[in-house]
Amino acid sequence: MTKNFILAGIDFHAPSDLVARQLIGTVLLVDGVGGRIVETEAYDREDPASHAFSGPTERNGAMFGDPAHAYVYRSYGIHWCLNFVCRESGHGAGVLIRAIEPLEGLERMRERRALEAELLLCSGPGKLCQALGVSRDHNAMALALPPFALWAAPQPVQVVAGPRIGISKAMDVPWRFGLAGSRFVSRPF
DNA sequence: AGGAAGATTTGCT
DNA sequence: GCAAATCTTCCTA
Repeated sequence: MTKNFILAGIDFHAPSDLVARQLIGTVLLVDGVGGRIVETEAYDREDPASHAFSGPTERNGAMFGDPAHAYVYRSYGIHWCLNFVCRESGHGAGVLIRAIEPLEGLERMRERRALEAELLLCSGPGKLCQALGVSRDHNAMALALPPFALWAAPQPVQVVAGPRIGISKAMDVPWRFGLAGSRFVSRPF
């Protein structure tokens, strides 16, 4: 029996920009804490802005592993950032989870985020990792297994796209996706 | 061995 | 709007 990389109705073998777009509206929980994904960014192997661009290293190894697994890396020595691995095993592609609309475990999020206002609990890749308790321990873990849970979008959503944030290369590629009209994104589209 | 850069966040001017 | 905080990874010598 072959491994199944379809999760929440999304085929993680697909190119990262497709997966990033389809992830908008899905519900992500980590140990019961999480909410609706409202902002993502796609990164791919042939993408100068991607960690995978220069090939596998110790840091990005998970990106070259199986799809539908997590890739967690340290950002600016301070924050953790969570990605979902895409494409076939060994390709080196992923989707950065940039913002979540908090739905479950608000109390634990507030504890971890120092009682931050609800709108700001998960409005950024580093913030949502802090709120959901994601760290190095989650790197390379399967998204289909606990503590992760990913549910299909409860209802159809309208997705908007734009250039990615915080990068210095390929700044014209519109691989940032968001839930139209959401106030929980890290920055307006 | 050393240094520069980094898919960020926060607070202050 | 700008710069600091903070540290790991990766590249160069």
